[in-house]
Amino acid sequence: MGGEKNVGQAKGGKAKAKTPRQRLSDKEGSSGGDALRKSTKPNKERTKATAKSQRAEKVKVQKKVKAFKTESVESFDDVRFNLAVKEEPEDGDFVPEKRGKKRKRSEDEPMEGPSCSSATPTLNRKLKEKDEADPRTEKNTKEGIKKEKKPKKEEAEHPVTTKKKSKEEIEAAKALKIKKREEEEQQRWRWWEEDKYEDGVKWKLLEHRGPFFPPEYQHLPDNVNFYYNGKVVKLGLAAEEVALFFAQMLDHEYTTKDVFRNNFFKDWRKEMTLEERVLISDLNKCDFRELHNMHKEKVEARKAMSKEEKLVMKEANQKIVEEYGFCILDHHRERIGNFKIEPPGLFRGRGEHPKQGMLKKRIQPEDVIINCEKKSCIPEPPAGHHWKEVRHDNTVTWLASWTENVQGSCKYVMLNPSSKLKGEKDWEKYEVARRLKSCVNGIRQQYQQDIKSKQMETRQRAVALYFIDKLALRAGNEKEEGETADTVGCCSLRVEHLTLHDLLEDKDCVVEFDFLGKDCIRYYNKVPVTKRVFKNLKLFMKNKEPGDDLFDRLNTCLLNKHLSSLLPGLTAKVFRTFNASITLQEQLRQLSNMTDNPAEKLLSYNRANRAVAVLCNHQRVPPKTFDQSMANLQSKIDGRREQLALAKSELKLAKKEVQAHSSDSKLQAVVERKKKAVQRCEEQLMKMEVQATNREENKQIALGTSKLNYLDPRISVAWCKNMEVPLDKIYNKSQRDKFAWAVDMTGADFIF
DNA sequence: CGAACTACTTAGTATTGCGGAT
DNA sequence: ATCCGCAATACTAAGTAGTTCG
Repeated sequence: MGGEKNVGQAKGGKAKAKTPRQRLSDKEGSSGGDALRKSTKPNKERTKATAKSQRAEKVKVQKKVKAFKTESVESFDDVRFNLAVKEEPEDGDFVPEKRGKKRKRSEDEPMEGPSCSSATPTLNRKLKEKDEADPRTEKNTKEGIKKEKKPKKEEAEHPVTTKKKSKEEIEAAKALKIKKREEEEQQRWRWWEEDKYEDGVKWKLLEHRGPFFPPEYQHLPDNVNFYYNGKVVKLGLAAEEVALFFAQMLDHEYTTKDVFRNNFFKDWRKEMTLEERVLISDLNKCDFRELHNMHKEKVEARKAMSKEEKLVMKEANQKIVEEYGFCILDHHRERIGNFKIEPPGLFRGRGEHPKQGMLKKRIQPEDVIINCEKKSCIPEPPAGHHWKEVRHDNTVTWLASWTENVQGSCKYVMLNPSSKLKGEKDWEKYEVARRLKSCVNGIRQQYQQDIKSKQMETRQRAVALYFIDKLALRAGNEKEEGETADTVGCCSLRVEHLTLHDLLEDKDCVVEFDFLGKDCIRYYNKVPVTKRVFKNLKLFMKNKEPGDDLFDRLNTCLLNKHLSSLLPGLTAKVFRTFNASITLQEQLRQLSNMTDNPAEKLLSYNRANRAVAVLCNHQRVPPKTFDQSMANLQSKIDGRREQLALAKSELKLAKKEVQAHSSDSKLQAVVERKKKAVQRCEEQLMKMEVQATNREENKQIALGTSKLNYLDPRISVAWCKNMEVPLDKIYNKSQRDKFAWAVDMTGADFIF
C-alpha cells in the first residue's frame, strides 16, 4: 500500500502548485460564485456577474428544493430511494440471445457481402432510388392535397387575404413531408427485431467511401496583407494559413489570454520558414487586422448571398452528404455521424486549458486508418495520396480513425445515433440501468455497511459510492497533470473541493461541494449527509493538504471492479443513468395529470426533465438574448391580456344587447362569436404564460443532454401514450430517429 | 500492478436554417 | 421579401471504461 500513498502524495503535491490559483480565481470577490464556468470569463466581467450569479445560485437551490425535490434533506427520503425493488421489468426487456420476432430479410438484401464489383452499385442504386423518389413524391403530393380536407375547410373559414398559391404550396410541402416521413418509416431497419451477433462482432459487412477532407488552403489575395512591425510581410503558405486561424479569432476573448497566445505563437513559428522565424519574434508586433477584416467580409458576404446562391451551396453540400455521409452496414444504408475530417485550426480547449491556442494540424490521408469489410469496395484515397492503413476489424464500430496532434488522442469516424450500432448500445445501457433498479436497495444497504468497515479502502469506496448514487457525480478518472484543465469527478475529488459544516442553515452534517467537473462546469451544492458519512469525511481529510486526494486509497478502476462484482455490467456511470431515468419516471408520475391541458402537460414533462438536468448538473450559459426575448414575451403576454379584457367586455356588452332585444338571432350569433374570441384569447394567453415559465426555468439549465443520454426513451414514449401527447411534442426528428427502437417497442404500460 | 492505448459515450457551444412576424 | 428569434444541427472536446503491455 506504500506505493499507493506515494502516488497520492506526488499527485497532491503537484496539484497543489496549480490549484490554489484556480481556486482563488473561482472564489475571487464572491462567496457563492458564478454557477457556470468561470474560467473563461475575464476578471472584471466575473466580478460584475457575481452578485447576479449569487442570486441565481440561490434561486437555483430554492428551485431544487421547492419545485423538484431532487435533493433530500435527511439522508434517503429522496424519491429515488423509495423504490419498489421487487417489480421486474415487464416490457422491452433486453434479451440479447433470443429476441422476439425474427424479421425475414427482404429479397433485395443479399445474404452475402458484395464483391468489389457489385458493392459500388449497391451504393449507387440506393442513391438513385432516392433521386427518383422525389418526382414520385411530388406527384403523390398533389393527390394528397385532394384527399386532405383541411385546406378547404380553412379557406372556407377564412375567406381570405392570403394568396391561394402560397397556401397551396405550404400544404403541398406539408403533405410532402408526411409522405416522406411515411416512406422513411417503411424503409427503417428494424434491427431490434433481429438476432444479435455473437460476442464482440459488430458487423459482417461494412462499405463506405472514406472520410471527406476539407479543401486545401488557398493563398490570400494580393490586396490583403499581414504586417509585422508596421511593414508588409508576405508569408509562405503554411505560416499564412496559421496566421489566418488566429486572425479569424481576433474578436474572441481567447486571443487575449497569455496561455493561448503563447501556445499559438510557439506553434505558428514552427510552421514558418527560417526567414520568417528570424523576422517574426514578437506576437505583439503582428498586425492581423487586414486578414481579420477579410474574414469578416467573407462572413458577411455569405450571409448576404441570394436565395439562389444559397440553394446552390445547399445542393452541393447535399451531394457531399449523399456521397460520403452514408455507409452500407450489413446491407442497410446507415447515416455516418461525422464523416468530415476535422479541419485544421487552433485548439480551443474548455476552461483553463494548458494547450489552448496550439495548432491543430491538417489531417492528410496518410494519417488516416480505414476500417471496412475485406471484400467490400475499399475507399479511394484522394488523388495522389494513400491511406495510412486499411484494416478489416469487425469488432469495432469505426469506419476511419486518425491521431490528433494536440492531445495525441484518437479520433474516429462513427455512425449516426440513429444507426443500429449506436441504438443497440443505447438500449443495452438502459437495460443495465434497469437491472440496477432491481438490486439497488441491496447495494445501498451494503455501502451503508461498508462505511463502517475496518478497511480504509472499503470505507472510501463506500463513501464515494454514496456520493455517486445520491448526487449523481461522475466517476472521476485520473487525468494527466498539465495536459488538460483541472477538473475532477467523484474519485478524484480533492480536500479543497469540500467544506464540512457541522451545522449549516439549520441542518446538521452539511457538505459543501465546490469543484469544476467535466467541461469545467462548476458543481456547487450544499448537501446534508448522514452522521456516518460526515465522520468519515472528517477522517479522510485529516492531516491532508488542500491539494491532496480525498479518496487516497480509491480510484475508478477499483470502484468499478467492485461494482461489476455486485452486478455484471455495473459501473459508476450506470448510477447516473439509473438515477436520471428513475427520477424522470417518478417526477412525471407526480407532476402530470390527464386532466391538464396540452400546454400544462408539456410543462410538466419539461419540469420532470429539468429535475434530471439539475440532478446531473447540466448547465448552459444563458443565451445572450435571454433577457431581451423574455421581455418581448412578457410584453406579448401583456398585450394579449389587454386583448382578453377587451374581448371580455365586448362579450358582456353583447350579452346585454341580447337581453335587451330578447332573442335576435343575429345578436345571438354575435355573442357566440365573442365567446369564441374570449376563449381563443384565454388559450393563447395560457400557452404563452406556460412558455414564459418554462423558458425562465430553463435559463441556465440544459435539458438536451439528459434527454439524449440519460433518460430511457421508453419512459417518455409511454408517458406520451398515457397522456395522449403527440410524440413530436417531446422529441424532434433526429431524436425520434435515435430512439426509433423505443418508439416502436414501447406500450403505455412500460415501467422503467 | 499501473501506465498507455483504444473505443466509445457524454458534453456544451457555434452555426445553420426554418417558420412566423413585419 | 426580408428580418428575427429560436430550434435543430454540426462540431469537437472531454469524459468513462475496457484492454494491452511492460
